[in-house]
Amino acid sequence: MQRHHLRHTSFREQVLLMFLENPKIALSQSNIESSLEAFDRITLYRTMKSFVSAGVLHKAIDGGEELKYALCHEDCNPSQHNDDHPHFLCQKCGSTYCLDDVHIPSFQLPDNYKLLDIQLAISGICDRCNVHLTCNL
Amino acid sequence: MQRHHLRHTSFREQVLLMFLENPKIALSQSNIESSLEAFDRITLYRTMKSFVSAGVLHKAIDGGEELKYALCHEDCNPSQHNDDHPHFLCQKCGSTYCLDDVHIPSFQLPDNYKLLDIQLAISGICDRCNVHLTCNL
DNA sequence: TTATATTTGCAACACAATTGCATTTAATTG
DNA sequence: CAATTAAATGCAATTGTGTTGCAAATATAA
Ligand SMILES: [Mn+2]
Ligand SMILES: [Mn+2]
Ligand SMILES: [Zn+2]
Ligand SMILES: [Zn+2]
Repeated sequence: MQRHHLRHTSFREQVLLMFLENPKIALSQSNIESSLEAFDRITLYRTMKSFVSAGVLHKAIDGGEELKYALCHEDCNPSQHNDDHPHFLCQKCGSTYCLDDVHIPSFQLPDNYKLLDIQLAISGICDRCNVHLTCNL
Repeated sequence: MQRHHLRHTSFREQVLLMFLENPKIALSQSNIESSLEAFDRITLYRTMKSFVSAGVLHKAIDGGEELKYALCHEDCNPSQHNDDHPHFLCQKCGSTYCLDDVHIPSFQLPDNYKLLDIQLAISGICDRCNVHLTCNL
């Protein structure tokens, strides 16, 4: 599992399992803390940092208050991340989804601007919440 | 100037003038502090907060470390902001630009996802830095 | 099993964000 | 213009997150 040059520990396994259960859902550090029975704030902090630099997790900027993390693609490694997909924050339930399949369209920058990186944060209502809403009406 | 239900004070005027000098450039709180001869950190903090909630400034998420602020459109008000344009962070000079004129192309979300808001953070090399680079080569 | 390097847990620190409150100031009114 | 009122300011204090140091515990390698 973590032949990303990371040692296997039970703590890291617990954390990683939370992400593997819902591969396309991003979790914040406080999300993770809520699901752990016992945890050390600093160890979790360093775990996330290790995972990100190892290419296991990537930071998911969703435009919300707190930073979230999500599973990387298979081909991510310590030297290069490859997670340039949009992230979707649901304003109802607060969940953040990795939209791997949504292609970021190209667009025209002003003259002499050179594009190197894009971060697309979308917010709205997710499919799950949308179904609930339409059922209640 | 601030008939956004904000009182006119010399401090607020100083801050607002910095934004009016370069209407399309976003400034961080530390940027502003550098340009003020004397300031109170907390007052500046509250000034920014007032400006944002009054519809004078909007937060410009550029993917960089620090939060920046930029002038709102004319039609922004306390109840609704209307600043859904991309922001461009130059990796050379660190400047952040509001790309008012760049149209965000529409794209297809997964089924049952309802889009309410988009934040597009672009980074690269700005026109100013690009000109310098090409001159030196 | 032993040796070595990494990880963990706890304390401590740095720093930005936030609040309380008395004082000052701006706008309003007579 | 003077008095009144509500908002803004400045300073102290608090909170909370991010971060580091270090000794003890643990995972991997030999
Ligand atoms: Mn993602
Ligand atoms: Mn802007
Ligand atoms: Zn939802
Ligand atoms: Zn530049």
